[in-house]
Amino acid sequence: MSKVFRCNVMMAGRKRKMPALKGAATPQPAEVSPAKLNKKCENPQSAETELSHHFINNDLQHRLEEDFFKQPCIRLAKAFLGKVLVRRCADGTELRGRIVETEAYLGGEDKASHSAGGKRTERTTAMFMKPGTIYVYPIYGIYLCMNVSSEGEGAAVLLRSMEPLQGQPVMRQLRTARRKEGARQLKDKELCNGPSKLCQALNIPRCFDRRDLASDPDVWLEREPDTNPAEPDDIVSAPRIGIESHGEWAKKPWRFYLRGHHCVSVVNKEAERQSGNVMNNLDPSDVQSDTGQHKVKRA
DNA sequence: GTAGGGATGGTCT
DNA sequence: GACCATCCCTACA
Repeated sequence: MSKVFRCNVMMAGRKRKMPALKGAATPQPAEVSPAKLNKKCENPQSAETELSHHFINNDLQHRLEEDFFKQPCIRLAKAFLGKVLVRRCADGTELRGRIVETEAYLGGEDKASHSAGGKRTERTTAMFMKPGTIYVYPIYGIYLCMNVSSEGEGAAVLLRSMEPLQGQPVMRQLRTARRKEGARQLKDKELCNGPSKLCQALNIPRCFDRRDLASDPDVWLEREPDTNPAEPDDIVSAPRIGIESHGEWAKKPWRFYLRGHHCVSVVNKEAERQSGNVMNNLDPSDVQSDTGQHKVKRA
């Protein structure tokens, strides 16, 4: 039994006795206040004015626009690898990270997806919105995960891990806010190596749900200049994490990460061993169209 | 470094 | 009331 699955099983029906983590209720980093960084959520209109000033002055020539997001889910999940996610905080601070790990959730027949069977609820609405829409949802009570909708009804890509490129000190403060006092300092590679860590480090709040990554002034995606897209051989396809209870769907190799990258949250040696990593040599659109019965034999 | 144990509260049935 | 796309800490090798 995997650790994650075990944890989920144990959590069911358990009494909660432990006091809230230090700082969880009122996170107050020593030098950067998340409240200040995220001012826009509290007072959208005044913050908008302030932000638009920065936005206009920014060099956005590398920003990825809505065409980029108009791809089938699996193809988009791979296309995200190597791209740079930028978060501009309310005080103008820019945080940057290179995406190194994603997961594709196809909706429809994909039982592991929140939007499985076309299930559209208040929470999953963003998954059905136009490609490039941000879907932020709370998980395990205290964490958030960030997805981006793709082509396909209810399909979205979960952003799992990132390599910090700019603003590491701020990210560290944001991440440290809810950790135990006196805990060792986080290494750079530990700042964003998990979906909720990524949200914490980039100060992505719940209210970013349903925003458009192609046009939002506070968060966007960039292509690094002079950088080629990841080669198929550089991308590892592995089963998604934390969905073991979904049977066959948990085995679909729809988690993608950059081979050998130190910021990947969970390395799957078995998947990496698979010579050629068959899934990587497919036209992803073929995979996308065959969510029910996968035609490709995995080694 | 890795494995094991435990906590959180929103969402859905 | 059960589940959950996670994370952190501790103990041990």
